[in-house]
Amino acid sequence: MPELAEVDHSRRQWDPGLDRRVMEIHLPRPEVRIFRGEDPASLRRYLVGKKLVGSEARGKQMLFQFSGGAWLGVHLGMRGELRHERMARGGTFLPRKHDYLCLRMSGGSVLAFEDKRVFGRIRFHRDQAPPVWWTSLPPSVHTDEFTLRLMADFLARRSRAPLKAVLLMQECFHGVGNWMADEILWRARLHPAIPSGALAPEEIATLHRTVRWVSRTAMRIISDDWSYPPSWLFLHRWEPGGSCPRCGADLDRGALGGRTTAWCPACQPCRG
DNA sequence: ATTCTTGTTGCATC
DNA sequence: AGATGCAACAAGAA
Repeated sequence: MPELAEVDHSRRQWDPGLDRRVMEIHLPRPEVRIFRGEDPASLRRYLVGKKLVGSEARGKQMLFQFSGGAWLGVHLGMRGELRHERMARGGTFLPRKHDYLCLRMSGGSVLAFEDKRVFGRIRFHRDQAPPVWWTSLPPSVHTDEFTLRLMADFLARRSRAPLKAVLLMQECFHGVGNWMADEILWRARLHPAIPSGALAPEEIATLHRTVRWVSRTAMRIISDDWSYPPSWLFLHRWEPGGSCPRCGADLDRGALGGRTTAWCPACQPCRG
């Protein structure tokens, strides 16, 4: 689930903890690879007593800021999600099977990080300034800094790689994941296997416009009521024998860029 | 039992 | 040197 818009949705799930203090930290399995490269014990040492003062999402990355110069980086991997729960009346909280980090906050709420597939990542940083891995992230695809020029230059550098593989590269298409990439290519009427260097200038412009439209519209729909209209390709792409919501043709499926890819053979003609 | 998976990384190869 | 492709990572779901 977690691509750009869902990541920002997850981030907001911890909003009830804003301006609250960390009272206690549960780390049910500190050895799990979520914490690779970190020392979970120091996380507990430095975070308890601090106040959650802000959060931000960029692409699929999130950063939570705590008082006193403490930062928590969260990546949801394949199946991660953030959750907020009220403590039960007796002041108890039962973590779910795949909860790996739970912050009990003042005011009686719990902020939980759950990850059924353990591909996510928690990072901890202690300094007045945010961590370098965060400040050096590229702009998310839904922002104005994701310019046509930036995208066109990147396509030129990856000219022999198929469009689908290139759309998954976070160093340019920051926040795009597997279903968004398929959705974008389908709406731009571009076959996923077209080499990135084979696009005409007007096709590059169309692709850029479509990336922005899909990412911005997904952000709006998810922050609203999560109701994607049936005209969206990704609602149909996993059904066996799914058909194109635009022309009704049977969708094609295959592996591209190492990932399952769905496209409409009629709307996205093969070439290159 | 087998195969699939909405992500990233490290390594081999081109 | 830089670009590209792919296996590997874990564990649940179908």
